[in-house]
Amino acid sequence: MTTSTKPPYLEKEWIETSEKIKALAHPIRLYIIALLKTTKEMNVSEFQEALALEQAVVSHHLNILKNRGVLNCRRDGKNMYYSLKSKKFLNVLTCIETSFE
Amino acid sequence: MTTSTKPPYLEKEWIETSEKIKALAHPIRLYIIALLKTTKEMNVSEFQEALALEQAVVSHHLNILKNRGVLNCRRDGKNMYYSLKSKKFLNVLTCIETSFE
DNA sequence: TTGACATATACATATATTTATATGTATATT
DNA sequence: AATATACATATAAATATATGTATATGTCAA
Repeated sequence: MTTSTKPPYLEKEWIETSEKIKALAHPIRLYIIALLKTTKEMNVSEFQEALALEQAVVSHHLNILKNRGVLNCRRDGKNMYYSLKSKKFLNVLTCIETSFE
Repeated sequence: MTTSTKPPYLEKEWIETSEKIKALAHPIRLYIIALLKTTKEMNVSEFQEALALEQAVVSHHLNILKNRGVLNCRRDGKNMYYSLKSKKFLNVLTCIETSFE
């Protein structure tokens, strides 16, 4: 078969877009993004303190954001510093807010 | 107590925003929104055919979108017609796409 | 190389979401 | 009124995601 037989909503396009959106669909992850608006770069310990969460939980969410392409990270000695891959992600949040008004 | 003792990521603001985003974080629901870009208004049967899904599944997702403020609906005889509450939701999709580029 | 620290990962469990199905309700047609 | 159609709602099962605990890995400094 040459053409897809999948139902339309399962076309790669929609799956991928929904995966991206899912990366943002969590209060902790939204807050991480918001923190990175003012503080360009933060390490895991700093997030841990700012979020008042277990280190493992913080790392878990940072990883999701990194794997889905929202965050960059770099090592500096013992610390891992995370930052937004693009400032555009801040627009997404405002864009969503204004849409629901 | 006058001020909130909740951790920052649980402030109403972030919970609510994440709820809104969750409404969009599903391929079927994204496709519904995309359909309503070209066809302003569609009833459940029309969605059912376009999506090749059971009626109950379609109604379920339409309901989520309606309850979260993405869609409007009106009854015309036996049919329920759904439409986008705001064209801005189409921007959200492009906004997300460009952010992840 | 050893110990302390920062972070990641693995696993178990809890919770949320999706899907499937069954049943209910309103409207239209006869 | 009886029946069919269109849709909504409730519930249960399946699946995905989040959380907590424990452990592993990597880095530095002595």
